Amino acid sequence: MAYVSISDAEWQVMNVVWNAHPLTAQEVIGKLEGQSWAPATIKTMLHRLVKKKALAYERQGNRYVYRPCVRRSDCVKQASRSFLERVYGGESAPLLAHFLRSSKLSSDEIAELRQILDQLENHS
Amino acid sequence: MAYVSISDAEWQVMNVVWNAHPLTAQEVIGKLEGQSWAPATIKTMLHRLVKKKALAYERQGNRYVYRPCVRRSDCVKQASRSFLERVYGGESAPLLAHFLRSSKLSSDEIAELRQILDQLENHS
DNA sequence: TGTAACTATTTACACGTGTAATCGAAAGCA
DNA sequence: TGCTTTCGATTACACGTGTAAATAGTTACA
Repeated sequence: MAYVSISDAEWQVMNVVWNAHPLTAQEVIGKLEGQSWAPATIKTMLHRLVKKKALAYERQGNRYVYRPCVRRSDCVKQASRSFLERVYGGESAPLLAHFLRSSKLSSDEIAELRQILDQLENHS
Repeated sequence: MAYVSISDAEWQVMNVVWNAHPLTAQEVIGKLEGQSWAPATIKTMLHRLVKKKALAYERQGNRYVYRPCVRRSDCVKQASRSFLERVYGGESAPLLAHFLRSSKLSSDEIAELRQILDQLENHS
């Protein structure tokens, strides 16, 4: 419901926060080693995400701890829908075919997907 | 190979051109009725796409006819990869599960997807 | 209590994007 | 040949984004 539009780089930050919250700016910066971002850059993104109401913070001593304020699943859902629309013209079958073919799936994963297909068929 | 980064709105235009080329600006504008874009807006996007080398044009009398200059499949592949990375952290199985569950697929489509799974398992 | 250290807030800036209007040139009609 | 219509080209402009430095505020140590 409460959807906010998250930019490319902001997803990186959100993913970190979703994975383990609450955490401080320092911790976020720590987990994003390797992204070659200046710490200031990450702070900026935290701020913007707060302004967008994607994150909330709480004072803890002299620092803030951040926690997500929108559910990952909602953002994923929204992003997926708009991606499907934009790139595949809303047709999910080709999208699925593409990702099935282009991913190397373990046989466990394949089994699981097949199960989902079974459910879909039986259900409707 | 030759990848160009195509923006959200530009995808709309590219989709039209990929679907039926070559065509003139007027024709593109015609096919994009309903998007509530001013014709000037569409012209702008055609221009930018030419500058990006996503489209090429050719004079034909006093007007241009446009044609794609990058393959749709390449752009789809690239966009899909980066979406997978950004939103699903590179994990295709959850992505597939999501789209399977959230799409209403016909039983034909389901059958087809199951076939793809079979092929994958019989492992090439 | 003054100062160092660290954190958050403010400011910066160029580029892409969505969204067009306007200008200039060419072509067709009168 | 001059006027109108129709294109393409140029220009506009605000907002988001990637990328970060500078500044201000607060805690902790000496």
